[in-house]
This record gives sequence, structure tokens and C-alpha cells, in this order.
Amino acid sequence: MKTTKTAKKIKTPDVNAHAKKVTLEMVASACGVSPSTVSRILNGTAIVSPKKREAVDRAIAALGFIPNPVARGLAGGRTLSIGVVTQAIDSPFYGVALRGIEEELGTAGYSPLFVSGHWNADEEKRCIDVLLSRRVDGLIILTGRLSDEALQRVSKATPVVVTGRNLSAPGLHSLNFNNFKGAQLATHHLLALGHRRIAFITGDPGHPDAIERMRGYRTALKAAGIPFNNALVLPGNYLEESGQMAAERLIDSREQFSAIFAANDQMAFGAALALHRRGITVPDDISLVGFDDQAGATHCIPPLTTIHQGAYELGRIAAISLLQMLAGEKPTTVMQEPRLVIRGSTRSLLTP
Amino acid sequence: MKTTKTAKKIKTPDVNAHAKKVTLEMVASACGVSPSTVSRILNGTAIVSPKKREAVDRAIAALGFIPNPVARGLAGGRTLSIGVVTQAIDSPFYGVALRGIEEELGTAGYSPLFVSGHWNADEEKRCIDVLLSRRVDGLIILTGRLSDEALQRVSKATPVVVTGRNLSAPGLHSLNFNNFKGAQLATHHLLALGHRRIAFITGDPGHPDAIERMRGYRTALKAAGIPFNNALVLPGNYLEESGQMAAERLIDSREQFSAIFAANDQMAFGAALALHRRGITVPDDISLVGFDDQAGATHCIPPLTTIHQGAYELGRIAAISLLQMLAGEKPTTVMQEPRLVIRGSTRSLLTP
DNA sequence: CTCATTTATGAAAGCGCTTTCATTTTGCGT
DNA sequence: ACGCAAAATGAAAGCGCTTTCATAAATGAG
Repeated sequence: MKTTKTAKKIKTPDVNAHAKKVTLEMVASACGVSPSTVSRILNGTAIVSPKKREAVDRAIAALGFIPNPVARGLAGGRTLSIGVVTQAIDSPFYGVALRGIEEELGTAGYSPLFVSGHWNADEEKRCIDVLLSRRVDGLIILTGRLSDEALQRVSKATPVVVTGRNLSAPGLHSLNFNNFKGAQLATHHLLALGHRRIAFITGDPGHPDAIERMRGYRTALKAAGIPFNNALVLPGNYLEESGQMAAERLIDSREQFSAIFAANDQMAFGAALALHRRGITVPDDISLVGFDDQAGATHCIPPLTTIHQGAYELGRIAAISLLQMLAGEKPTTVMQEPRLVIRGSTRSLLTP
Repeated sequence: MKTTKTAKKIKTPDVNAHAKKVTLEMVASACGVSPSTVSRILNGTAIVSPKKREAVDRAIAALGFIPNPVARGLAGGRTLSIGVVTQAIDSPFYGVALRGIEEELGTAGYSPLFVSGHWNADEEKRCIDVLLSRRVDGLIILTGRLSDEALQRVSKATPVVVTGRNLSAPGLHSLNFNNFKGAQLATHHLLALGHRRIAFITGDPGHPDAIERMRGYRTALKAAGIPFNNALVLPGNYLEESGQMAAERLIDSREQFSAIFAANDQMAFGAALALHRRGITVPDDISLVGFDDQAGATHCIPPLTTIHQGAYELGRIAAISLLQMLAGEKPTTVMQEPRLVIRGSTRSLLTP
């Protein structure tokens, strides 16, 4: 348990060692220029003679000066902090996105401020107000329920990147995953394996992506010339329990089916459990496909065939976009296309 | 670009509606007192006559004044923000703790600032410095690898609550889960079911809790008069893959065993998968117990018997403790005791 | 009813940085 | 070389709040 690695540091060179706050004024006087000049160099606000610039840079390095974000914020400059509105900080899906955001922002010197909106427009609004009062330089909003108008209003004053929408405005960039195509892919996969009676567990109808996934399912079915059967569509709300209940209801309905496509992995897990409890084996008896490819999908039993959505990449891309906006550029980022990941929960009916 | 929002003010119900920043000065002049007085009321820094106090309170409510945390921070007062150092923002276990922290802090008017230390002392130190530069009022550190000394040093200037340690100092409160007892409980459960050859997959030996869990396992074994068999102890690192590998190694070793106790749920999932792949059924052939009771444990197949650790409560308690310290009180919080949650992954050998 | 104390309150000085605004340099046209 | 526009820099005014420090009001002892 020896923390050798930390102890190893005996001879702290200089930088660290609980530096007593170096201020901008100190570096200014240290090299005989005015604070304004130092500030200008720091922010690239104006051009200063190479001579002084160099002197100041040197002084900054020598003194180990770090601008105080709080003071900057008050003075109306940047705070180097970004507000991130997620829906639940412990969401298995968004959690990974947060990591992506944190990473990308971190390397750019920004700190994220995470808040949870809990899928509630009012709460979301409040979160945003708090973030704004903390003078964040920008906002990343992961989906959420806020109205598009409210979002656009916010974006007038602060750059915003939002996922799960198709909006566009001067200070607003939106990133949308192709849920439709993803659902098509999933359904098509089952069809290709010879399944004809494919049940679908829907997501929360309050989420636009749930609707898109449903549409993808129907479209793929149609393309294969299979009539839509409403009895095979079960309502869900993206949580495990709802997947479990849906599967139970499906079994009890005595409707024939050889496969289930759940609108997200969590419901797929729930469905798998329900099937298991009824003595139905995945994939031998029933094939199962999820959506999202969240962490657990790799290690569940059987490993889940699903649509990979790359939450991590989503987070990174959102962060990069915002950084670009902050730099005055137009975001050039694009979302990954959905990708089918075949694991062990689906089986072909064609080659028995 | 019409700033309709400002003009809109005609019928503003009252509170919300994009209030144009009300400042402390405004409320001060609104009721004819000095800013100092308002500030004093806000912070309870000094006693002011009931007359003015009431007038000010009313003005604050009427104007919908909200103190600017950034300005407060600069002026040396509180920022109403708490730095939270987690190890990975997307950890299934700590994620839930973060939710607890967020919730508890939120109702007290504080905002958490989450940062990830990635189980790396240096990075953790850097995180803390960033948080400090943002003038957080307090720090919650979830386990982590920072040395106790470093922690104590930090706590000299800022109140700190840390989990997974047994430290105590003026500004430092620590919260430790009884890993030893938890592991005893798990092992004992298996013993009570008649298991005698119980394998153990260890956690990352760099974590003190992993060592405690191991100790609990050995102690329970000893208490049952079962000799410790080193061949039944497999090294793990708390990740699924390591659980999977451990189980494989165990099977290949041809050592006899009827149960596996994994030092956390993630490794239990991995082990379950490995067993499944080798055609071994849980719990019919082998019983399996995890540790942590993380979200997935309820919905995996079969649902995992495990030790409940209440990450959510942990987060809440940490937050409450810090809030108490901030209020000048001594924290009175205590951690929950470990609790065995019996689900479907264990089976009795006694009544076949 | 006066003078020394204690309170309540206000004025003003920052906190560390950004940003006008004014001033000093520098560059150029003629 | 002279004057004027453009460029570089400094002085100073905040950002919104907390906090001495000082003043005015209130309390009380003599």
C-alpha cells in the first residue's frame, strides 16, 4: 500500500509547493509593464510588441502565474468554464458522454460544470440559469426537454451545443444521432437472420429519438414487405423495468414472435431477464437486439447485439464543437453514423 | 436581433422571465440602506435592526435578487460551490454517489463541481488545485490515491470530506465503509449455503478497500474452520475483464470450487460471462456473489447476490457532512452498515 | 444630564482581472 | 523635416460583493 509514486517526488522542482497566489499585477510589475498589457497578451485581445510579449511570457512562466478564473468571470471575461446540462449524472449512457466532454474540455483548459435536469424542462431552465449566473463561457445540453425556443433564446447570449435536435442559429450548434437509421439497421439485422415476427419495445414517447427509432423499425419492416403488427409493439420508457414488463406482456399475449428489438439496451436487459424467468433462452428461443451499446452490453449474458452510438464520441464532439464556436469558428463536427454490433443475443433462423 | 426579451417586461408575472441581473446595490438603494447592510443580512455577518432587515428581505424578494456567486467568490466570501473529486465520472458505482451529492448540495443551494482524478495522485492534485482556484467552499474527495498528508494539508485551508479513509483532522472528515464486514457477510452467506470451496477474485490491490475485502473473506473462512487455499484466490482489478479472466483461469486450474466471491459486481459480471461461455450455469453449478450492489446487479442474469453498499447514500452523507462543517458544526453522519442482498446467483448445497 | 461604551450602519477599499479611454509612439505621405 | 493617422501602451474605471474602518446612534453608569 506504499504510495511510492507520490513519495518519489521528494524534490518538488519549484512550480507546485502551494504557491501563494501570483496575480497578474505581480507579473506586470515584475517586467515593468502595465497590467493591461499582460491581460492583452493573455487574451490575445490586442497586439503587443514582441519585446514585451516575450518578457511577459517569461515572467508568467517564472512566477508560475495562473489567471484566476473567478476574477476573470467577474470582470466580464471568460471563466474557462462550460456548463453541461445532462439529465442524470449517473446515466449509464450519458455518463460516458460526460467523460468525453470532460476530457476534451480539459485538454483545452476549460472546466465543465455538470448539472442534472432530470428530464424536466423547468428544472433544466433553472440549471441553465445557475450556470449562467456562474458566467460559463458556453453551454452543452444533452438532449433534454427544454423547448427549442427557450434554447434559441439562451443561445443569443451564450454559445450552445445541443444534442438530439435539429436546430440551427447563430450561437447554436446541434448534433443529432441518426436514430432512424440505427433502428433500421437493427431491424434489418433481424430480418436478415430470417426473423419475421419481430416485437418492438418503444422508448419514452416523450423523447424525439424514441419516435425516430420506432419509425426506423417500421420502415425496415415495410421494406421487407412485412405488414406492421401493432400487437408486437410494446410501450416502454427506457428503463429496465419497462423492458421486463413489456416482455412479460408480450409472452402473455400469446402473440407469436421470434425476436425482440428494444429501443435501448436497458430495456433489452429487462426483457432478457423476463424471458429468462419464463425459461425462454436468448438467443436460442428468441433473438434480442438493443440500442446504444452502453457499457453493460458487452458483459451481460448473452452479450447483447445492439446499435453502437458512441456516447463517448458524442461527448467529445459536442465539446469540440463548442470549443470551435468559442474560437469564433463555425463547428465542423459531424456525428458518427450508427453501427450494428453483433454479439451473442441474436441467432439466425435460416441455418439451424 | 430585437431584444424583445427586455421589452417583453410588460406583464412579467414576477420571478422568472430573464430578469436583467439585479445587483445587491439595487436592493440596497431600493430600500434606502447601504450595500454593506444588505450584505450583512445576506450572510448573517452582523446583527441589523429588525426594521431594515425586514425591508431588505422584502426588497430582495420583490426584485428577485440572486447574489452573484462569482462576485462573492472574488470578494473572498463563499462561492456556494463545492469541488467533488471523483475517479471516473462514468463509474457505475461512483456515478450514483455523485447523484446523491448533487441532490443534497442542490437543496442547500450549493453547486457541485465534478472533476475526475482517474486514480492518479498527480492528476488528483491538479484537480484540487483547479477547484481551489475556483474558490470552492469545500471539497468532497471520493477515495482516490492522494496521500493522507496531502489531504491534510489541503484541509487546513478548505473543509474536506473524504471517503474510504480513516483520517481525522480539524477541517477533515472521513467516511469509511465497512468493507471487512461486507466481505465477511458475503463469504458467510456462501458458507451458510453449504459451500466449502469458495474462490475469491480480489480487487485492485492498490485500493485499501480491496485489501479489507480480502481480509473479510479470509476471516469468515477461518471462523468456519476452513483452511485458506491460495489456489482459490485470483487477482483482479475491479473491471469486468479481470473477473472474466480470473474465472477462466480458475476453471482451467481444475481446482475444485462450488462458489465464487468477487470483490465487486463488475468482476462478478465478468466471471458470470466466463462461466456461461464454458457452459457452467449460475447458480446451478456455481454460486456467485458480488460486492457493491451497483445498478446492473438487479437486472443481470441471474440477478446478482451481492453486498449492498448504498453509493447514493454515501454521496448524500458526504454532502451532508460537508454542509455541517461549512455551518461550523462537527459532522454527525455515520455510514450505513453493509447489507447482504440475496438475489438469484447463489444456491444452497444443503437442500438439493 | 454628561461622558464613556457599546451597537448599528455607512463609506470606501479592495478581490484579480478586463476594458474603455486617453496618451504616447511610430509610421508615412508630402 | 512636419503633421496626421495608426499602432502600442498605460491609467483608471469598473464587475458585484465582502469587509475593514470610521461614524452615528443608542445604552448606561455616574
